[in-house]
Amino acid sequence: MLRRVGSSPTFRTSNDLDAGNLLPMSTHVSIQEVLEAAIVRALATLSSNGVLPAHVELPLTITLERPKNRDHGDYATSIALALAKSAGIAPRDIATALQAALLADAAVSKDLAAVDIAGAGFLNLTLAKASQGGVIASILTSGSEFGKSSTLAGVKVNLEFVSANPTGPLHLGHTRWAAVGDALGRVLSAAGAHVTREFYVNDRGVQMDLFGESIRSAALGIARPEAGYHGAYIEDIASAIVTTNPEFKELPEEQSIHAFRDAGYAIQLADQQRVLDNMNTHFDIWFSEKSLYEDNFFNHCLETLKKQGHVFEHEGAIWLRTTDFGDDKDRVMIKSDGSFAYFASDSAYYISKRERGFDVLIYMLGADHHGYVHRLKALASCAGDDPAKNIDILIGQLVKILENGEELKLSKRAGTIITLEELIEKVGVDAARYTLIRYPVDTPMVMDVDVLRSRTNENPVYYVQYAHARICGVLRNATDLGIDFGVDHIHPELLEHERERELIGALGEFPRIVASAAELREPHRIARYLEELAGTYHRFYADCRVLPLGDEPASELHSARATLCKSTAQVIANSLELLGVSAPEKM
RNA sequence: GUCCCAGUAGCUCAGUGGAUAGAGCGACCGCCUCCUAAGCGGUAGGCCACGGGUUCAACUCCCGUCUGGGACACCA
Repeated sequence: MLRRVGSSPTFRTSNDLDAGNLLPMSTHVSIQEVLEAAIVRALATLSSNGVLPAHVELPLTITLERPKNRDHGDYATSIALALAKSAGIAPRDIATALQAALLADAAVSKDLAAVDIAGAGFLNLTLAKASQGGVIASILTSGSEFGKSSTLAGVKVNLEFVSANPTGPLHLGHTRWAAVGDALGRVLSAAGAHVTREFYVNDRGVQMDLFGESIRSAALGIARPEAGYHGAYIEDIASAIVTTNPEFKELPEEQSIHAFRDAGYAIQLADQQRVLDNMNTHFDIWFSEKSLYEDNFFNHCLETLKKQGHVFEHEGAIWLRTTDFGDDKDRVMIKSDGSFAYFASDSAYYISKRERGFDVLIYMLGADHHGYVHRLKALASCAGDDPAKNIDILIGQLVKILENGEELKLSKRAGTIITLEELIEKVGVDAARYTLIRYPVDTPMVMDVDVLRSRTNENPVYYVQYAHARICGVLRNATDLGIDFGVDHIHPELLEHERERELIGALGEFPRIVASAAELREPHRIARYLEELAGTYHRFYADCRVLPLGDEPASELHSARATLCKSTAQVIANSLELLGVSAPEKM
């Protein structure tokens, strides 16, 4: 993969000047980065000594790949293939020259056991054994910081997710974002971004009034409004309110509805907060829609938008001309009767986020809201922003839940689809979170309750947690046996078994996985990596005895392997932390 | 009608333009007198929906077709 000279990373902003303060963590330069720099130097050498014609544009950075096939070394690059055409030279000839330049580079030649040319012109690098230990040292010294990066340093991100109406319990439609959104927040933070997690509360409008009316009807024992809320939870809320405020029943109808509405809202919101908290999902800001209309804030937003020239009046209503930016129709903000359309809130909320200093606004929406994508991007344009840079909309497909082979649809309590809380009661927080996170959000998914309760390979969360618990067990035994392990016992030259090489290689990939998960907004990559890493560990464990057998005396190899185990446990724990899933020491 | 998403092993799904396309399940065959068998190994199973194009190189990018799912409001 080439990165062009002038192309600035998408998410950098002018705030970068402060970035230095945010990055005290890992200053360790990995062997991979050292080699990548060496290849760039080698290319420059080839250019200056005439092997490559002067007109060939050289990449300023390159990214080494990790070959799937171990016969292809520890790292590989196809740079010779990529440059062959513009250079007018056979790729294998470029590769040969590159090979010579690398081996002549004193800065890296000692790290390389072999530089091979393969296939059409791939350059395969095999590390010297002693040079593989760097990543282990780095993991052990960085600890829980290992994997963090500065790829998004200085970027202020507003991450909005869940944003359920406070008129009922959180249900299956919210669970995916509750897990994925929280994980994405963790991943973005690990990449150095300054993340604010926000829950938008729709606390005004017709739905709220219907909610109040429904509760009051339940309290009075009269029929609920047709379009109102019919779940059994309404009864619970009503009786809770009547217990503390019996007088609400006696108020005139409108006041009574409002009283029940406001009290019910407080109860329901608190309930949502409790459930999310139990799910290990946390928010920094609970943003009230109502507040957008307080203190003249909405008018201020309208003025701001007017200055950009896309606001107009038509048939007594105030519109935003979103069709200027690709929306399929213009959007009403203030209806002809003077009331606010929903888009008024969307607009003001957008302005609010930007004025609070966020560079990137991430919206996580359900598939049923995908029609919002165009209008939100157009809104960003209408506000004078660059939608490609300032706004990022993720659409999550639906989740189905299966039990005993049948789809669960109804929740007894909510009278709607199954609630988030019921899901957690069934499978537990770890299994629920992990499963929801491990799939890309743009594909529909099915959660099978029976699988999530099973303790086998088909339940990835246990597979991964088991690897961690297994290592912890080994390390406990190592300690009991008086085996030393840690930074002073890495002994990379002793770790020459194929399984050991694989494991070390997998550990070294972690920082790059985190960075790409952050840039692509795809936390599922962490889970997939984790499964890969756990599998690699289990295979290592099966083939490489860590602790002495019977009366066998302890050797440096035992220490080295225990140290490798310790660093693996650290990376597994760091990965699980990014997903908000626990890393048990015993299972 | 317009727009969005998907189509990869029998099933559920990974796969950020690279070499021989992967995992789990299901099927079949194996591995615990010793560190957690919630584990490991092996066999079988593929026209990466179809047709063009771009590229040294396409499951991956572009265009089109087919099939499946979803969305369209002066509702919230």
